[in-house]
Amino acid sequence: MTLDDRKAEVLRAVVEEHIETGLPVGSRVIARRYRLGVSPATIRNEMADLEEIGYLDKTHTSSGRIPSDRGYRFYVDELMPNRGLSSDDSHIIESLFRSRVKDVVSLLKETVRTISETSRYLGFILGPESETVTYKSIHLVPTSRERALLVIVTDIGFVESCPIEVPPMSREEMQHVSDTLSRNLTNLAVEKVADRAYELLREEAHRYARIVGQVVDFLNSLVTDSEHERLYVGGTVNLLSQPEFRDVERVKDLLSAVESEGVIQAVLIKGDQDKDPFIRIGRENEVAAAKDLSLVFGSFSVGRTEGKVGILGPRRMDYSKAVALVRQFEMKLSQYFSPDE
Amino acid sequence: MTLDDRKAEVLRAVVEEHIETGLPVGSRVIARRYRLGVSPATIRNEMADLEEIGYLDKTHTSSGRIPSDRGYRFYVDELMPNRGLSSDDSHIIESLFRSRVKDVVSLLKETVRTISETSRYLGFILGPESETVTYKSIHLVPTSRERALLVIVTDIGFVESCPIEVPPMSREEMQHVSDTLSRNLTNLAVEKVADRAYELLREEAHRYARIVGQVVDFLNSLVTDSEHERLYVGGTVNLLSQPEFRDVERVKDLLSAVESEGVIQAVLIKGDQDKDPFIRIGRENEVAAAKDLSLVFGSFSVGRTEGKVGILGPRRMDYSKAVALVRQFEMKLSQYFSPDE
DNA sequence: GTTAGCACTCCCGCTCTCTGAGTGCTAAAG
DNA sequence: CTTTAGCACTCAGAGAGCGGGAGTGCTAAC
Repeated sequence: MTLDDRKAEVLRAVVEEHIETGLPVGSRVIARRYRLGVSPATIRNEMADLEEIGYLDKTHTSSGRIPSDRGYRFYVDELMPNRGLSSDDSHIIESLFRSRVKDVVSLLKETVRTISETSRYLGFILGPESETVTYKSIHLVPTSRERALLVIVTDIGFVESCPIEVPPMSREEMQHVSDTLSRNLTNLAVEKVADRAYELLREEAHRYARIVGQVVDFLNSLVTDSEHERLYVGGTVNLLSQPEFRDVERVKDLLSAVESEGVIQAVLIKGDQDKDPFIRIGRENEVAAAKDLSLVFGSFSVGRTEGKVGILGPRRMDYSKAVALVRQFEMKLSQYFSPDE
Repeated sequence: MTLDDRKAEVLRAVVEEHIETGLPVGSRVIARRYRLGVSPATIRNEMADLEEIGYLDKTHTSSGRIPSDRGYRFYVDELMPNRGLSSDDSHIIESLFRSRVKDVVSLLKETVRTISETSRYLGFILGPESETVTYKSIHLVPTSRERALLVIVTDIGFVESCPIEVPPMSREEMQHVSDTLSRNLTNLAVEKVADRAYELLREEAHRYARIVGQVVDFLNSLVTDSEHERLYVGGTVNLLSQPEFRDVERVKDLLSAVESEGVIQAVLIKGDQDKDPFIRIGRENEVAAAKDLSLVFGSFSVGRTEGKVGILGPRRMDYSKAVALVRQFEMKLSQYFSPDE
């Protein structure tokens, strides 16, 4: 579906005006504020046409128009300007990524907070799928007589840990076990770890069966619990300044959806992912809870695999800015995770 | 200040009724619902007295009374029943602490969520002060040619990490450095670490100066940034069901206070900490942002030091239940952190 | 095709009123 | 002297009613 120039201009004007004010927009405002060189009456006619083909909606019989999902879609596909970042924003982002002395988890947390701060919507990051990681180091730290902490570092710098039970043993023996595990299980693809571990079981004394078992269980749980701490979301406070969330019920719905239901994951998976950044508007998200929400997101590379980073906000989102922000964060995160190779 | 029996009963009735309904409570309701054996008129007189001595307030000249801060204070000190936990709640808590295969950070996160779920207010945990921790293990994991991940395990099971720059070196050499650091810097009180590290500097080749420097910096930063990830807060969604947070502005104020200002820390430090659990009601918190909030919190022991766990909610809080919950969480967390000694 | 003019619609904010829950006071009863 | 019934009074909150204003669609003229 294509539109003649003037219709396109009217649609653009309605969308941008609505994004800015949040109110239904009428023909007068457009005639006055956007210099299209025609009278309100003409614009009214165009708007009636745009409504007929499904790009605009009315809230009631006689008030201004608001864009429909399809209207927004046409806008983002065809009309949206390619704005850069404001210098304030790029400054904020630069300083976030400047200090490299930061562990992965803190970085991701601070990143979602920064996404939210610059966009005024909700920021989120979905870490890379755990199936694709390998382990760089496996380490056993004694904590008490019969317990030790299993510490694992993945190739992308995540540190996972888990307390396990160990038979009483000397410091040296523990060190030996730790080294053996580390030597034999690191830098393996995950699916091979279990096999290799069972070889160890045969080689080493039966004494260590218990430990190896727990290690394998833990490694498996990292892969299986695919939700294992992969999703970072932040910026509720900023979202509350948006007029669409003046009503607490809305906020509650949104938060419970995000927190528990894995709505974000569902949305990210669905649909053919055309071009980066991806944009999902309102009901395009096939998840009922997200019918009034939009997402703008893209992926960043982490070694051979990738994660997702994006913005979740009301349908009336500043898509142009959101796209610019997501692009920037994709780039920065890719850099962070693939520094010098 | 002490109260004759009937006044105390009236105060208790007002407080409990108000906690339950959230509305100003009138003399009729009390006469009908709480069997005090006197007429509304008598209760009106008692209420007038209670207002005069500052235990009750009115929202406007002619509607029921609500408890003042001092009224709540008298209630929690003298009148509050010592309720146990509902079997539902203790069941939820039990199952949280049953599975021991969980790292510290996940446990703390899930705990604040559970506190919120059972109390319907905000749950928080403030980890032990970092000055008192010692390090159990220091470990260097190579991540690329010139970078490595420094992984540190503290005596209470926290795992901290930080990427550092290293000169190119062989696997064996890295292992050697890692072992040397670990051997020399672990199980020391933090303040001694720097001294010890500088001894190392002299002993080992100048080559490692850079690494040792970064390790010391990081260890120091863990202590100095006293806010370093010590505070866990959770349960915004649950808070939104409370009628006092029907207004988004309130929620916004609260969240920004909690997120950025360190209001909780400020409150926890202030004031003589009489008996455990501590209760701070409304303006008793000398922090302006918390003038309509109450906190119920206590401490749990972590080895030789301690952390704090508590509930943050509106002044109209179910104190009795909050106290029971905090007690339970104190106990469970103490057990978790001091398992078998 | 465009635009001015006009009748019509309907949301929104305003005031006004009414109701009901609650109070304080007074005077009678216990 | 304490308790209670009765009563006048207060005030928040819910509705009803009433413009005003922003907007529309339609028609007729340019």
